[in-house]
Amino acid sequence: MAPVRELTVGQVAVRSGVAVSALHFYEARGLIRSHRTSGNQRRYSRDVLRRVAIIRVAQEVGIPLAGIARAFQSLPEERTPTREDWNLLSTAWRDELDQKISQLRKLRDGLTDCIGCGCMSIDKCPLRNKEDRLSAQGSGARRLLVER
Amino acid sequence: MAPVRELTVGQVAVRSGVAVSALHFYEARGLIRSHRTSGNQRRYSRDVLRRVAIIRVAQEVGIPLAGIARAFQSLPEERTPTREDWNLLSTAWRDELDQKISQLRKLRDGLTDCIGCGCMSIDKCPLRNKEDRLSAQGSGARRLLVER
DNA sequence: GCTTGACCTCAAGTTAGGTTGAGCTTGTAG
DNA sequence: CTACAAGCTCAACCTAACTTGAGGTCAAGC
Repeated sequence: MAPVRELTVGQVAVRSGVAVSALHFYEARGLIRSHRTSGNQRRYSRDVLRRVAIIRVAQEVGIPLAGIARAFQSLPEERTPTREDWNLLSTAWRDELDQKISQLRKLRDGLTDCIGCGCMSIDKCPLRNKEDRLSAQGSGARRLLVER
Repeated sequence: MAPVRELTVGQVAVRSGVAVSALHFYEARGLIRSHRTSGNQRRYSRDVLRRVAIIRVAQEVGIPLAGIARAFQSLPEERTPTREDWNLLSTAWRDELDQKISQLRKLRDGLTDCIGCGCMSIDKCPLRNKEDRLSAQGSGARRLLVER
């Protein structure tokens, strides 16, 4: 009773809600893997669905593909990830996610609350401080005053 | 004692931590405003710092510039925004931010918890369901099965 | 009064994350 | 056995969000 059939790229597209071209793209970026049939067509094991689901959610909250790929490197290459494997990935992201959650909360609440600072004194503003923390942690190529 | 001096683009760049070119860019996108000196140089009022701070934070959590611009349209054009003005903006975003916060929490916690679903039954997986909600709400140009 | 650094505009280039299209192959249903 | 939907590759195109560069102006110090 063929229990775990492999999926074609089209099936994965339908079930995951992303375009075939995007799946090709994710594969090129090393986010998902497939093997090929004798006729050179991709076949996916079912855990690809979970991977794709995680990719979409992570992207939605602002994690770039490169970051997702990095996180996925903690997953095993040649067997279906276990509970423990996903667990590891989760904890690898925990700090980053906690950070983002608190940013969001501050944006949601602080946007109102922060007004207390008058925002003429931007240096003491919680929003501003949050910003500092961000740039300090160096998420983007922030070049404030490079000498030239 | 010249209380509220206007800022040059360079000063805004240093104080806000974004490049001059980015400030030009935000201005072109209608996110910030300046007036010009007789010599055609930009001058900013201090509330631009708050705007830029909010732009950066909002971007960091995945809100595109166009969305920020839309939100900013609730702010008054020709006077410094008051507590009430910022308040409005905040509530305009509240739902979206609440959504994102819960997504993040599910990614952080669910990534571990969700394992219970075995994820072979992807349809019942909380992650997957979250995804469905997203695509249903139509955040991106998701075209699953357009007829062609 | 001239030099130097901060500004200005406008066009072109860059990275991320995909989509679209052409041209060719596979596999399945009648 | 043949049609035709689904796949494949590769190159080109697209939007967002900026940066870089060329070529020219403005203003503050010596």
